[in-house]
Formats: sequence, structure tokens, C-alpha cells
Amino acid sequence: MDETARTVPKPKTPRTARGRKTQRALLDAAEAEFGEKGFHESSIVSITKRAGVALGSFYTYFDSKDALFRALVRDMSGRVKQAVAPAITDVAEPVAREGAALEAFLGFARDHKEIYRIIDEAEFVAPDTWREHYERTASRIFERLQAAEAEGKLAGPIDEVHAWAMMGMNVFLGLKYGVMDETRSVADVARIANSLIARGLSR
Amino acid sequence: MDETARTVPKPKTPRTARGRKTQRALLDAAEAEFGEKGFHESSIVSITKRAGVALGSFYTYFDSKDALFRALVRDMSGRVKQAVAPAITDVAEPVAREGAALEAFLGFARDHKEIYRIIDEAEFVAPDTWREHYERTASRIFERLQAAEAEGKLAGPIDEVHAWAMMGMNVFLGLKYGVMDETRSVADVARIANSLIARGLSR
DNA sequence: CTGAAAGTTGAACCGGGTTTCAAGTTCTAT
DNA sequence: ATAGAACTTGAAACCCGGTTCAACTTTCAG
Repeated sequence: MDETARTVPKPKTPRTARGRKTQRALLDAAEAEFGEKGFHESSIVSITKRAGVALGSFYTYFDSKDALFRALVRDMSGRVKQAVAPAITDVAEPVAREGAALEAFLGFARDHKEIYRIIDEAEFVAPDTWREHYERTASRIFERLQAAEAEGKLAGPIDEVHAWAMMGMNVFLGLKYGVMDETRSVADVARIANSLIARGLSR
Repeated sequence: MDETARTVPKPKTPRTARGRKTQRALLDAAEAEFGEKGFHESSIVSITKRAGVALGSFYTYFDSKDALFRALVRDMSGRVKQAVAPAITDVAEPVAREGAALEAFLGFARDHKEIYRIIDEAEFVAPDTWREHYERTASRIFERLQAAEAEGKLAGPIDEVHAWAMMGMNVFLGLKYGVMDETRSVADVARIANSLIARGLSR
């Protein structure tokens, strides 16, 4: 199979230790820059300066500003997942497990406001990567809920709608209580949201 | 009180019928343009062409591209509210009322995908207007829930967290089942989300 | 009717940022 | 040791779109 036939256009892999180091420096600088200024206010000149690298070197490792941004979104999408996964492995009860996931996510959002912001801006800068991230996240939630339902631990029938609803809840709570307003403890917020998911609001 | 002392810098109100017509044409053209291309891909040249107006006329009615965008977000924020309000006035039961709100919102999102998109992009283009929109929306939900709680119709205590959770849910369901995926009926989606809010997922 | 205010026009100004490139340097395999 | 690949460099080409402005036209109050 021809290498050039790949759908995802490859991030120009470095062949050398020096190269890897430079590419890493560019990614890190880009993360800081995009996190602070957003995509459009960020410039490649400024990113290469932060990275301590010449302007031209940028194009040795990325095809364009866009390509860099996409690479970053993928990178971060993975990191969010990595941050949440360990927090839920040892929680057996399915509703409590989703609560633990939310709490981990809120904590992550507080520690990485930039990362959070970059992924959301992807909705407008690189919609395909945005979709990929959120569709995968929804799938993971959906699968957890379905598994629990199969074991008779939840009031079914579980639907994809549940997964998107819970994800939206988590995202907005992350935005509000992770990024915009730090006066409330993440545990508190997670607890309240969790009771909503567990028993609802009806008397 | 001095007119120039206003905090919100005024949208250069037209003094003439002709002027109002031109400004309206610009707003409508901008709505279409921003909805299709997003803020940064849109250009004032293109907007004025759509509106059938000379480039220079734009600055008779708006101070900048940014100011236009802000005006638009405000306009649309109001329209969403107007679309949802009548759908819930005659629903007495509080949980069902939120379900009706969601259903109205989903329908609105399907009919006005552009509007939906513009408000969300404001998070990055005009964060203050974005905040204003979502804080007001959350407040309305919060107030409805609190009123219901006061009448003993809900399992309290109701918290601001509930409002943000439900709003996030609605936004993501609107994005998924209003804009991205039209295969499911809005009534169906609203019904499922509503059962989550009513009784939760626990057995 | 009439003159001042409101509105219109589009060429030109302007700044900024992405991308290219040809010349130079460093690394690595043989 | 040496050739060629990998990598670096930053000036300059290139492109684009927001904003200004001075001349002109239309509207409307008195």
C-alpha cells in the first residue's frame, strides 16, 4: 500500500534525535500559545520564538498552522482520556462511576484550562478533529452504560441520547466550575450532578 | 447622564428609514455569512456584497467586524429565548416543562443551524457576549427550578449546578440531534432526555 | 424650496501573518 | 574520512482583508 494514500496526511516524522526535540518544542510552544491567545490570534512567528527555533524550521515538521493545530487536538484528546481512565477503573457501581469520571474531568479542567479551550475551539478551526474527540468520548460513556445495563444495574433502556446528554453536562460543568468559577469544590459539583443522574428531580 | 458614558458602545442607530433598511440588510447578510463560513473566514467585503451595499457603508452602522458580530450574538440570543418561551408557558409540571423547553430548542436548532453556530463561536470571538448569553439562560432554568421547588414539586435542594448541567445537556443534544444528525425525531430525543432528568438512571 | 444632516461610494492605505526558498550547518551511515 | 541526508535559518515573496476618507447623493425639517 502506497504511503501517500493515507487519509490522515502524516505529521512529517523527524528522523533524528535533534529533530524530535525540535518538533516537541514546537508542540509545547503551540500548546501554550493557542491556550493563551486562541488559534487566530496565535502566530507561527510567535510560536517559533517561544520554541527557540527559526521560523522556517516550522515547515520542516508541520505542513501548516492548521496541521499543527490538528496534531495538538489529537494529542490533548488522548490526555483527557488518560486523566479520566484511572479514576474510574476501581468504581464498580455504574452511576458512581460516572460521578468519578466527572470529578476527574473537573479537576483536569482546572489544571489544564488551555487544553480544555483548545479542544473546544476545534469545533470551528478543525471540525473533523472536534467530532472525532466528542464522538469517541460519547462512545466510551455509552459503552459503560450499556455494559451496566446488561448486568441489570441500571434502569434501561440505555440510549445514545443518554451518553450525549451526560457528556454535554460534563462539558458545561467543566467550563463553568473548572474554568470560569473556582469557588466551589469539584467534589461538591460532582456530587450534585451525580444525584441528578442517579435519581432525577421528580419527587 | 451623558450618552457617551454608556458601557455598551451603541450600534450607531440609523436616523432614517433608508438607514434602518441598510442596517437590516447588513445584519441579515452577516447572519448568513457568519453562519456559513464562521467569523474568521467571513469578510466585510463579502458581507456588503451580499447586502448589496458599498463597502464603506458598513462603517456607517458598525464600528468594526467585531461590533457587528456582537450585535448579531445579542440578536440571536434573544431569538432563541423567544422561540422557547411560548412552548413552555402552558406546561405546569416542572420536569415536563424542561422537556418542552428542550424539544422547542431542538426544533429551533434544526431550523436555524447558523444561529446556533454563531452563538457558540462567540466563546472565542466575543467571550463576554457568550457569557452573557449562557449565564442568562442558566439563570432562567435555575429560576424555574427554584420556583417549582418552593411549591414542593421537585426533589430539592435545587442548586445552580443543576441549571448548568441541564443547559449543557440541552446544548450538546442540540448540536448532536439538531445540527449533526437529523435521523431521530426531536420528540424522541426530548422524551429520553426527560426521563433522565425525571427519574435518573438508578434502579 | 432649501440647506444641513444622513447616508453612500469604492479606491487606496495599511498592517499583519503564512509560506517559500536558497544557502548554510550538523548528523550519521559507510 | 566523507558524502549525502536531515535539519536550520531568516529574509522576502505573497496574500489578504480591515479600516479610512473625501467626494458625492439623498432625505427631510422648517
